[in-house]
Amino acid sequence: MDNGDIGNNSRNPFGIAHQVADPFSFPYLGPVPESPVPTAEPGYLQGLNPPQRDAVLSTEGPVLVLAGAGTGKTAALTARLAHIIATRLAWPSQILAVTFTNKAAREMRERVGKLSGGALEGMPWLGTFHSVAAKMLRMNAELVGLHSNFTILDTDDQLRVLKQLIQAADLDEKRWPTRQLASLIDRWKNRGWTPKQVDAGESEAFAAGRGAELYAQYQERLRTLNACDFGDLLLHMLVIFRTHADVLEDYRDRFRYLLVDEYQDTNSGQYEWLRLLAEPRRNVCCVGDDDQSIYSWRGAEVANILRFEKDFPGAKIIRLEQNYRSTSHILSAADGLIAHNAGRLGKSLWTDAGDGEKVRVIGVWDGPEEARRVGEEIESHQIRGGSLDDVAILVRAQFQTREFEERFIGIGLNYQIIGGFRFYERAEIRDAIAYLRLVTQPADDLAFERIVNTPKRGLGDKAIAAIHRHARATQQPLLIAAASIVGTDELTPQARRSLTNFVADIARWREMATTLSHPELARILLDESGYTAMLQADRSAESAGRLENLAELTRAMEEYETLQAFLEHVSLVMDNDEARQGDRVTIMTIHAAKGLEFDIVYLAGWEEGVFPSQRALDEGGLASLEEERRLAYVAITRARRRATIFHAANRRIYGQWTSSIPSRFLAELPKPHIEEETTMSGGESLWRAQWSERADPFAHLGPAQTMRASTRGPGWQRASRGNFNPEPQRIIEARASAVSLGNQGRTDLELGQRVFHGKFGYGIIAAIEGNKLEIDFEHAGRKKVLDSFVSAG
DNA sequence: TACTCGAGAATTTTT
DNA sequence: TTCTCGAGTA
Repeated sequence: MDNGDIGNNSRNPFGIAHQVADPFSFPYLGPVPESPVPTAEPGYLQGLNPPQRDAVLSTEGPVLVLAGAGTGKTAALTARLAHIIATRLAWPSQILAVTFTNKAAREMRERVGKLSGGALEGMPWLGTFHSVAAKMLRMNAELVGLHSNFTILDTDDQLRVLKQLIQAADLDEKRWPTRQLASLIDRWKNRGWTPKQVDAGESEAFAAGRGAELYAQYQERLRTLNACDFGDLLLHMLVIFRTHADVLEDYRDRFRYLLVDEYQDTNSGQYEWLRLLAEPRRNVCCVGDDDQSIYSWRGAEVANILRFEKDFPGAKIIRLEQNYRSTSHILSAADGLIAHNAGRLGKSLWTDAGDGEKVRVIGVWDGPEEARRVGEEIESHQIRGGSLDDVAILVRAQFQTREFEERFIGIGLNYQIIGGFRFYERAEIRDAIAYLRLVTQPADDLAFERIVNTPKRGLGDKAIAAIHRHARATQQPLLIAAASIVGTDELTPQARRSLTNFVADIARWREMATTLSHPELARILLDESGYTAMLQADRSAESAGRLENLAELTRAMEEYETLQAFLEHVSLVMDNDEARQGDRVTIMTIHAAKGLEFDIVYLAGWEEGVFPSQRALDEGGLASLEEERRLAYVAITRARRRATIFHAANRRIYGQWTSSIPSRFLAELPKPHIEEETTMSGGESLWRAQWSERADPFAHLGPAQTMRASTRGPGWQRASRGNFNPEPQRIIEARASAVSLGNQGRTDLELGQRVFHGKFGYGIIAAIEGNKLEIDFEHAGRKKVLDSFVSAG
């Protein structure tokens, strides 16, 4: 690095002269306290390229590192932390480093530890946004009316509370679904809004303007439950920072350096949180890639990264553009695609890894054929001695995994599907935890409700309602109310007996909790409550797995000092990284694949309506289309050596057959870097010419109209109906004009007719089904083709 | 109280 | 297609 870089940074709070003279800032120029050899380069710098080094050494002042896919971001980041620690710029405890996932946090912790020679005491403030905020909040809970032992609710608990509120407000649950309110509140929290800050216009979005009111009730309810949802962890801290200058001052004082990973994924609340903490030193380093922002629907604001320079004047921008992952064709294809997005910070990846293979684009007849083709290719990879661990299939939406799953079971190919339920979201785990929560915190009403009749104890709606009534009347938690209601005649004798036993059980377990270790307690709880017996009695396919999960849970508990610590771990940290056992293909969504890489990647279902998803197009217009394109970019850049993209002419969505046209993204891939193949037509594909002529069928409408057109109905359904729907809607027009895939079929063809097909040559029509033909070809045998690809021979 | 049946909905999901 | 939810019944 040359000194000019920092020297030019006039905004540096330490001043230029100080910078240059400070031996700690330039340890490689002078003696490093730890190092006996003055000229030796510290280990953490080895193997880093110049921009990476720059990112490591530019410690003072605001820095934005734009790190493209596969450019060694984590290496630079961890080296930066190691550098700050090794040169004593700050103690590990004076660095705040936040990530979005536990996995990223774990990886960073491990790598920093290694770079620092293992002697590093753990960094207490390295973690996810949520775990760091939770830690802060436990120390300051009373400032927002909570106790430091508050519980962290998950989505399930949250929905249950909201549902009760909606019912209490006497709203029609059909018209105003709980989920909608949940996502609204989530959105408000993401923006850093307390109920008071929700304006009338926003509030209008739910139950004729009662949104904000319900939000306020919800927060109140959480307070009485001594609970927080995920959003609250950040929001409460934000409120504390806003209103308690002394607390904020404390943290500002502590954190000499701030580091934020995946900055493009931060939402407004997180952004404000960071800005407050970054002052006055502004030693903040944000790392991200605007092209990989794929979580706007979760509140992430790409704008945060786009305006970094404005918000932190004098910020230094460092671009990591050398890609160490993929070969050139793959990179260029991805690069050409993302170039279609407007509003980028702009960067261009390059590699010296050689050209490699072109990205293949393969058109197939339908979903099953797609799965078959992929299966065949993977098998031949396996036969050549390749490992299945090198292969991933990436899809846009979870439902697409089924086709592959079925096929792979059929041919006996080892696979794993990532995603779906996280470990702690499984019902049995949540039940077990509810038992533990109730035993440690008798006031935990949510836990009580969850398990009072699980396993079945004959305590149904009526009994629960009575307990609720009693609890409200006496201002007591449910468990206490239950204990006293059994002394009255409000319940049926049977329910009374059952509830008496339950309350006595809880009291007994509570007693045991003082003497037993918590894993032991858990085992006894599950056993004596009849929960284990319930699963054993259940002969269904899943019950064995559930028992297994519970065993895993108690095993995991052993690693924790206290039950409290374990519960925090479960709600915040525990993830579902099923150890990759054995040789297996990975199937997952593109979202789940972010940050991962594979030698061989199959990208399935690149069709209009699937990818880009119809819903995204309908709801978000151009902005969503760009996000879908970023997703496509993320997808392609997962591949190290080979990327293969599939599109099918027909797909079954929710049991409905739909014909589809290839994704517009395919037409946006730069031709020199791709290789096209289709099982249905030869030579030049029709759609390509069409799409490049009218790249965006919505373009002539402008975003506003696109949006308006979309509010007409549930877009997903429309997409599922696809061409079966004769409604003259724009997307269908686009389809019709691109390739005549209308299901009507052509009228100029009939059975027995001789036709010509570009790839298969001459043949006789053996069957006609809508626009699909079965043809006995003279040379190629019987094939299914689309009628648009044949001409009368 | 607990089970069965039919209608309706159906992305992506870091914490 | 497949799951969930609510209503109705044993």
